[in-house]
Amino acid sequence: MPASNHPAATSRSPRADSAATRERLLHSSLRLFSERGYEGTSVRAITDDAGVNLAAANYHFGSKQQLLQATFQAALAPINTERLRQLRTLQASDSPPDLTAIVRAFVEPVFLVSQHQYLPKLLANVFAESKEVAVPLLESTFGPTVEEFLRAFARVLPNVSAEDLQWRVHLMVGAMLQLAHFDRPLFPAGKASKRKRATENVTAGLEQLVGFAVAGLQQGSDA
Amino acid sequence: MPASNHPAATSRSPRADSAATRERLLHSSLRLFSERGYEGTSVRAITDDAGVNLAAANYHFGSKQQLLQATFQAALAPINTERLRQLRTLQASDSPPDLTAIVRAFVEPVFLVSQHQYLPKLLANVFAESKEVAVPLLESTFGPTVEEFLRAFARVLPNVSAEDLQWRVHLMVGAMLQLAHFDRPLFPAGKASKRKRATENVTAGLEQLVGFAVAGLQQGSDA
DNA sequence: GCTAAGTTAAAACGATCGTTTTAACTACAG
DNA sequence: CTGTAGTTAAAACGATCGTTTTAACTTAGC
Repeated sequence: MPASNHPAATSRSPRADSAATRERLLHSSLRLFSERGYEGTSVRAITDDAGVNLAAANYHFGSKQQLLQATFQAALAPINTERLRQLRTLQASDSPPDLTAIVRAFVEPVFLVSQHQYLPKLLANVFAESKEVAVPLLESTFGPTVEEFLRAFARVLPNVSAEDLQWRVHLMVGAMLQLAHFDRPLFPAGKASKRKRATENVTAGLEQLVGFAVAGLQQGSDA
Repeated sequence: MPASNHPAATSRSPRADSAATRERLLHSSLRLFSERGYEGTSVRAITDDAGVNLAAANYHFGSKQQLLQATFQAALAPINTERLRQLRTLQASDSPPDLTAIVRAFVEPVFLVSQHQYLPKLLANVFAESKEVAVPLLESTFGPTVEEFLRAFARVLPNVSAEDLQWRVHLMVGAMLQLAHFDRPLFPAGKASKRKRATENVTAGLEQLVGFAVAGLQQGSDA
């Protein structure tokens, strides 16, 4: 793992350097946390990758834990923005939105918002953290968006109780995280032979995920 | 975290003590790996919990990595046995098994085989490990059973292509792991008020999981 | 009884961990 | 020019990590 190929960024002003240092740390944190998980990534690995001094991490973010939090929020914010933008576009349309379109608005930005190849695995890793760490992070950054989609689903699936719907969205998120972690089926094993281009694989997986989630959400309810 | 309440187990024979030490290590590893993950659990925490000497871990299992492997295999083996037993019981029946019954045979033993309250989270943690660690472990211990179920699903869903079926089982496993990690929906947040008895919650989640998975597997195919 | 093998105990190995401290350096305000 | 605040650099803090070493101890075979 070579040091990141950031621009040299030794500007004339310490004020300007500060912002650059923060960005470099966030960028390296996103990559390393997503590839090796939180416990598996050392602060030194991040600062080395970012090409900044070790102490900069604690200086700018306070602690490793807060660095994870900042990284997660910074990475997820544009995805949530895009999700809600798509959802509101659907709702603004004349015709009532169909279930598949809402599901797409929920899952596609996670995988398709560009330059965020790392977000899916970071999201999966955060979900895998201990509850004490994961739940507050998820509730603050992931929750409000999920809850808006819960309301949208409820409108399209009036025959499904609120409790059932919460369960189904919960399980849909699990399926989404599985795709985030493994971008193709693990079994039968040894199928790595048929290498497809990465983007092809992602879209193929997305189509599978959308179909699976839509079926699981409605479960034979009248559309 | 108190030391485990194993029996004193200072038997007369070192040969007998050896087997007891192995079991105590496996028991503590299962609990701690499932609660804190692999990187989050130190060998010392395991040996302290097991009430054995630190060196015993490396003496009996070679390394921390091999201890995880042994723990995972020891915990999953009885679950896989039970899964396959139920599957073969279904197949031995006169009537062709229905999809729901096969799904139940796949997911229920993970959550219901008693004294294994820790297995679901261990399974989820292993899935969350880096691919280099997780994939070989999963392929050896989880794969053969999954592949037998893949064949069973294919028989009941003849109109679904092999590739689609592999994807759907992949995503079903993701939903299962989500239930393993969080035994109730995370959203809307703050719903921890309605505390149900743990076993009630598990069965409720299992019913949700079965319904979700069945719908996702068949996706409107003729049963 | 003596030896060999298996197991446990205690201590230490070097490495790495997150964090803090201290000092140097920079640009800007007075 | 002087001093102050913001940022970076280098070094060190104590703690903990996985693993190994060494010695003590216990039973079985001869």
